[in-house]
This record gives sequence, C-alpha cells and structure tokens, in this order.
Amino acid sequence: MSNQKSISEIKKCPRQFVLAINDTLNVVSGKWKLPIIASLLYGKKRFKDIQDNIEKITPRMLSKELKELELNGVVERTVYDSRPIRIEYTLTESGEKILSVLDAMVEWGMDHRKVTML
Amino acid sequence: MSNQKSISEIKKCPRQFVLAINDTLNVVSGKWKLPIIASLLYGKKRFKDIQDNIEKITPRMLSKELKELELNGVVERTVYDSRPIRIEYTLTESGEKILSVLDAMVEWGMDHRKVTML
DNA sequence: TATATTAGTATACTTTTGTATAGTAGAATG
DNA sequence: CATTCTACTATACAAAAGTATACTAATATA
Repeated sequence: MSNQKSISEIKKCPRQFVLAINDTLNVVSGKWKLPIIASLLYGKKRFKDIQDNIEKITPRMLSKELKELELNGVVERTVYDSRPIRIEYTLTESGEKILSVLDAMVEWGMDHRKVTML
Repeated sequence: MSNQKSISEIKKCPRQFVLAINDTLNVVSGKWKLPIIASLLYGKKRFKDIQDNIEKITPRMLSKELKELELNGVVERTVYDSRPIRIEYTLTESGEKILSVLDAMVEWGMDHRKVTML
C-alpha cells in the first residue's frame, strides 16, 4: 500500500516536512482564508467584489487576510493606474495549486463522515 | 489536467464539500493536534508517553485535545482493567488515513517553498 | 457643490485558544 | 505509612483571532 510508505516517511518526519505542513496550515487555517481563496478561484476580483462575495467579512479582516496571503505568495495584488485606479486580486500559480490540498481534505472529510455517521 | 477537473468541482462547491473541509480543518488545526496525531502514528500510547513525547504540552491541553480527537472519531481511548488500570490511546482507521491529507500538505508546502524562495 | 463609490485604516472590544500552576484520586513501591 | 506514579481536573491568566463601528482619501456622478 502507498499508505505504508507515507507512514514510514512521516515517522522519519524530516524537518522540511514539518515546515511544509506548517506553511500549508498558515494558508488554509483561520475563518476567512479559504472563503477568500475560493472566491478568487472564480477569477480575479476587486476588494469590493470579494467583500460582496463573502458577505459577513468586515473590511478589516479582508484587508488583513489579503495582506497575509499576498505575503505568503498565494495571492497577487495588482494596481492598474487607470483613472480611477483599480486594484485587482488574483491567485498565484502556487495559490491555485492549493486545490490539491483541498481535494485531499474533501476526500478525507467525506470518507470520515461515512465512517463516523453510521 | 486533473487540476482543471478539481477547479470546476470546487466552483460548484456543494455544501457537503464545505462540510468535509471544515471537518478536516477541525482535526488538523490548532497547535497540538498534529503533534498528537504524529505521536500516535508510532503506535498506541499512554497519556504520559504522549506527554513525554511532545514535551512542551501541558496535561490540560493534552487532555482537552485528546477528548476532542476522540469525539471526532480520530483517536480511540481504551481502558484496560488490569490493576492498576492502564489507559491507551490509538488512532482509529480513519485517523490513520489523515496521512493522505498530510501528504498533500507536505507536497504543496515543499513545492510552494521552491517557488517562493527563489 | 452634495452624494456615492472604491479601497481601505483606526480604535475599542469580545471570543477563542493556549499557558501557568497547583491539586486530586487511586494504586504501587520502599 | 510516606512517597511516587498515572491520568488527569481546576482555577486564573495571557495572547491570538475575530468583531463592531466609525472614519478617511481620492475620485466620480448627479
């Protein structure tokens, strides 16, 4: 089984694996990061668009989270100097690839529900 | 690409996917859950063993987290009525499978580091 | 010139999460 | 019978995460 390999890999648990997992957790955990990423999966968006999209998020939180995601290389902020200026947010290439993690989470979560909600 | 399929799946984003992701996040986020799971990947352990294994965790946190993980069907607590009684913690089958999620996180995290730390 | 829109910031607050420190009950060990 | 070990619990506190509400600067629109 491929599971066996993974277990032994984790058992060695090299530092870089731990760091990688932490990086990933920083991008997906918290109340608003995934909703923001999900919103950007539909294409580039302006601040206001994301805010309307998520509805309950305050501008303070949206601003804070976007900054963090940008710092983490998941989101890109582009200023177009039209008049008036527009600012657009997109996922980076790496940001889009986080979907593989979400896929794994969906799979485990659904499987787990099947098992525990018998 | 299999990425393309995933994106369209998320775009539909059925409620059950959202629930599944939340379930998964509940199991992996927080400061101590992954260390505890990792410790149990090495085999069944007693309270004291896990505590020694993680070193900085307080008994309060360990107790609280173990209860939550048990409630979430990730960890199993078994009382052996030898004298004195021993209590052992193990991962459930489902709990072991969370490794697939960790694998995805390791992969994304390492790939992402390669891209951002140029 | 008054009002609206975009892209936020500022301040104060509440809630959640985690820490520090001490204590307990039951049994075993010297 | 005093001490130690296991598996915790209790209380108080600190720090991090999130909320509520109001405000601003630059431009556009009526």
